[in-house]
Amino acid sequence: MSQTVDRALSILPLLAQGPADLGQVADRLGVHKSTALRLLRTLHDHGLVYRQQDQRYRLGARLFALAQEAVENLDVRDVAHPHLVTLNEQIGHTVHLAVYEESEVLYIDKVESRYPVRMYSRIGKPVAITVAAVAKLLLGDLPEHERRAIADKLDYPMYTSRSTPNAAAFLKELAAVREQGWATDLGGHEESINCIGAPIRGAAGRVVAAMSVSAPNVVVTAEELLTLLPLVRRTADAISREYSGSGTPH
Amino acid sequence: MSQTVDRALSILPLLAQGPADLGQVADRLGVHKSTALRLLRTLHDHGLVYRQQDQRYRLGARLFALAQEAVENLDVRDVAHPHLVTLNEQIGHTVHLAVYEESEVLYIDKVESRYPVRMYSRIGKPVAITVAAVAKLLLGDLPEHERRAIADKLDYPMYTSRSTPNAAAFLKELAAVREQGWATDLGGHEESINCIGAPIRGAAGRVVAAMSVSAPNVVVTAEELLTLLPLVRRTADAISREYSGSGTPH
DNA sequence: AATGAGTGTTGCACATGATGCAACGACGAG
DNA sequence: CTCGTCGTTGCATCATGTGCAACACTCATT
Repeated sequence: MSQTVDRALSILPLLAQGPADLGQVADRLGVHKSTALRLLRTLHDHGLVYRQQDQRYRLGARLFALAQEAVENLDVRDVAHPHLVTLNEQIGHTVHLAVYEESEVLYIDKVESRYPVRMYSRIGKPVAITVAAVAKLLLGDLPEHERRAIADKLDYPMYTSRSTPNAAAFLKELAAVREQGWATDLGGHEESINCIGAPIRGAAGRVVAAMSVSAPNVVVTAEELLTLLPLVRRTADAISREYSGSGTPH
Repeated sequence: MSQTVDRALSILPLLAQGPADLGQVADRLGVHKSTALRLLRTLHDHGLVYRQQDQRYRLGARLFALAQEAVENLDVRDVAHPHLVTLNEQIGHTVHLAVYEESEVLYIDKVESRYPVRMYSRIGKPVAITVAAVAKLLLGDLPEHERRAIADKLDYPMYTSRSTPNAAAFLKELAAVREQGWATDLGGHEESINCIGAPIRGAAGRVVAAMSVSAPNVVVTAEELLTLLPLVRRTADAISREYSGSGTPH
């Protein structure tokens, strides 16, 4: 693995948190200023990093363009989006679409709730992997040894009293989810928010994405939310059919 | 400039055109396969590149996550402030920066006039939405139906004889502003104060903020103020470029 | 003016770390 | 079974990235 490139790439997440000047970058990389300068210059030449008027660096437009390309390659999103909108029109709550990649679960699409009380989430943000319904669906479909390896490596933060406490409980939950073909998160991340989710499968039957519907307690109770499960599953199945029907990507 | 990083980063736009295997990457970089392999591995470790089942590489979702995080942490104020100060140093009058949020237009930054006679305003204070130049710019960019909905809900207080009298006049004014790309408020709020404003646009071309220059009649006439318009527009454009991250090196 | 602390920048000698080579392993096709 | 293709690994060589020290610049303080 290339040290120079490794250092250069470490700058990107650092700048994503906000602009930083040369000294800060050098410090956080643990390298000399001149080294950081050369790395930043190279990133700059490629447009991934931009230098604002006060000389601080931030992420550049090129990165956004690339990100755009990257997400277009995730073509599940194209197929799913209209279905998600339709579902949102029917039930009103927030609808999410997520994928698993490289030990992370990311939201890649979202349709906002029509209700004034909304849950906080962000497209592109890694999901709370140990509790989210979509995470359980995506991880649950992995081969047994991978599931175990991932479960062992994870932390299990107790967001609430109902969060998944440890690897054993998580694996058990994954098995249950895999078996039943849907998942929930009842107050496991935020005490007052419930979630139900269903898997989206590709042509080979593998889970390629997962969708979920989230709503706060104050809008609907968990029981009421669960009555929507058949509708959510039908939507997920419709997306699966369309996605696997269209055949090969690109 | 760092050769290794340079090569690694050149892989990204290459993959943006579509997935490629190791050999193709090595060829197009003009390096040995083993070199390309190490670069790809490093990119992979950072999640910028993803390896699909057929072993070919494509752009990774992490790129998307990074870009998303960056826009969330991007503050227009940070970017704009130095430009506003520069403009103020050139022309001396009060400079404002405003955004639209939740049916209100708010001043979020201000550089005070150097002249003793100053206009009253306060950062964080809602703007007189029916007459202020910045309000016209921000509302003018909204979709047609939203503009109409807002215009209908507003009150049209007659601060002066030149205030916008009703919804119809307001919508007409918004259309004109949208068309010409700048706005004025000539004595519409306070009889003796004039204002010129220009929009600041984000990467997607949408108006994300607006800036204005204000001066009382006793200091400059409306005609004199209008001669400053090109300078104001240039400043706004410079901020737009920087905010969307597509600006100049050094 | 003079001073000093805080930046970003440049040139350079050194050795670290990236490079290409060649050999290996895995896979599929003929 | 053999050839061809592709990804992977270990290694010797030296090109490259590295830290240092000195410089240039701005800003605030005296």
